[in-house]
Amino acid sequence: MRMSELSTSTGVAVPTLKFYLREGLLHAGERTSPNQAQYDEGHVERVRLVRALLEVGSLSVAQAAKVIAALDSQMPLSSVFGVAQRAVSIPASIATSDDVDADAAPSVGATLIAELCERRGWRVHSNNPGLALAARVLDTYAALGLETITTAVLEPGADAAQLVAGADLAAVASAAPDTAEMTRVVAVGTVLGDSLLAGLRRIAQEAESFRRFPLPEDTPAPAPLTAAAIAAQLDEDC
Amino acid sequence: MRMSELSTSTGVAVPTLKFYLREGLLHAGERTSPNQAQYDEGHVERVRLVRALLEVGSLSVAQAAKVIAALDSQMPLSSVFGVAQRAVSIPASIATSDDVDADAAPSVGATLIAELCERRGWRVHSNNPGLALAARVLDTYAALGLETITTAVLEPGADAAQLVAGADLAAVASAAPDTAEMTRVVAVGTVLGDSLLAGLRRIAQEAESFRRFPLPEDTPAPAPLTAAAIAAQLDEDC
DNA sequence: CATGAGTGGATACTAGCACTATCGATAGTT
DNA sequence: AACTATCGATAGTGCTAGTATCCACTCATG
Repeated sequence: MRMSELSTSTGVAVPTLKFYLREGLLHAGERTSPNQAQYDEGHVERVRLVRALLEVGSLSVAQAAKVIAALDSQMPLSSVFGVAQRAVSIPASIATSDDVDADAAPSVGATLIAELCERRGWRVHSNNPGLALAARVLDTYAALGLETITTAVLEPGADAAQLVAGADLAAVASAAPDTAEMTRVVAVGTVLGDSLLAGLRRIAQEAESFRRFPLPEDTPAPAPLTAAAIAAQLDEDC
Repeated sequence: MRMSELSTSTGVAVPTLKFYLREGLLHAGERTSPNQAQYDEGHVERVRLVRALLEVGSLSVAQAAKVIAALDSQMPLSSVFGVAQRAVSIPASIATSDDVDADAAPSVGATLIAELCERRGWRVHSNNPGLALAARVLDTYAALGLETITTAVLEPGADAAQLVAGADLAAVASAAPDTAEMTRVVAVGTVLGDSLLAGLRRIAQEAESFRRFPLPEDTPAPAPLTAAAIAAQLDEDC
C-alpha cells in the first residue's frame, strides 16, 4: 500500500500523514528504495487510533505521541495506564494567586482528596495525575465560594469513580490476554472513557432533572428517543 | 476600584482584562467619565469565574462567553444547565469516513445509547449534547475493534452517571434558592464536574489496580498519601 | 497648573498548535 | 519518454489566546 492509498482508506490527507510521520504518531513504512515505502493494515489501524485520540479524546498531537510511544515500546501494562492517564491531564500552572493567604496550608482540595483516599483505603502513588486534577477542582470550588458543591458531590463522585474504575479494569481483563490488544484497551479506554462518562453524565443530569421537576402536564414530554435522532446530532457542530 | 487594582487582586494582566472586556467575558465597569470606569467586587468574582472556566474547565474563550451570557441573562435554571452542557461539548465533525459502509444504519453508538436510555427510562431531549458525545465514543470503540470496552463499561458507566447526576442536582438544591448562586452552581458544577470526575476516576483506577494485582511483597507499597504531596503536584506541569 | 502614571479604546503583533503547500530529487507506471 | 507519485525538507496558513503599542484623555501629586 502506498501513501496515497493509506490516505484514501483513512480519509486523512497525504500532507497530514507526512506530518504524523514527522511527529512520531505513525511509524515509517517499509522501505523499498531510498524514497519509496510500503504501508500495511497496521498503518491504517494506527492512523485510525491517532484520529480517535485526537478528535474524540481531544488530545494534542504531543500527548497522543506519548501514548503511541507507550504502546509501541513493550511497557508493562501498568506503565501504559500511567502514560495514558498523564496524557489526558491538563497543563496546570494556575498562577499562584498573589493576594491569597500564603500560610503553608497545602490547599483545601489537597487535604480533602488525601482524606478521601484515606477513608476509602485507596492506595495510590502521590504522582497520580488524578490527585492534582481533583484537588484543583475542589480548590476552585472553594475559591469561588461554592464549597456547597464539594460537599454535595465529592462522595457520590468517588462512588461513581470506583464503579467506573472497576469496569475499566474488567475491560482490560476481558481483552485477549498478553496481546497488543490489551495495551490498546488500556490506552483507548483511559483516554476516551472520560468523554463517554461526560456524555452519560449529561444525559443522566437531564433525565434526573425531569424526574425531580416533572413538567407541568400541559407541556409535551420530549419525544421518545430514536437512534436516528442521535445520529443526526453526530453530523453537526455545536 | 480601577483596572490596575482589579488586575493585581485577580492576578490577571491589564491587557488580558481588556481582552476579556472585548470578548464579553467581563461586563464593563461603571463609567465615571468618558474614559474612566470603576470596578467592584462583582468584577473580581467574575474574573475568577472566568479563569476557573478557562483553566480548570478548559473551555475556550468563546465557550466561556456563552456560559457567562447565560448567567447574566435571567434564564430559567434548566436553560443554564443546557448552555453549560453544550459549552463543554466537543467541536465534533468527524469526517464521514468515506470507505465505511454507507447503509443508512444510524451508527452502533447511537443505537446503543438510545437503547440505554429506553432501558433506564431516561427521558431526555434528542438534542442533549451528551447523546452525541457518548454515541461517538462508542462508535470509536467499534471502529477500533474494541467493542469489548463497550460491553464492559457502558452499564457501569451509566450507573455511575446516574449517581453523579443525583449529586449534581442535590448540589443545586443545596444552594440558597432563587439567588444568583444557584445558577453559578449549575454552570460551575457542570463545567468543572467533568474534571473532578476524571480526576477521581484516575485515582480509583490506580487504587483498583493495586487491589486486583497486589504488588509482589518485596516491592514497597506507595507511601501513605499526604495533602502536602498532592499540593506539590499542583505546582508543576506535566 | 504642569507632569507623569494610569485609563479606555483601537489596532497590530506574537506564540503555539495542527495542519497545508510547495519544492527538488527521485521512482514507478504507461 | 512522459507523467504521476513519493520522500523529505522547508515554509506558510488559519485559528486561538493573549500581548504590545499607540492615542487621546484624566486624575492625583507636587
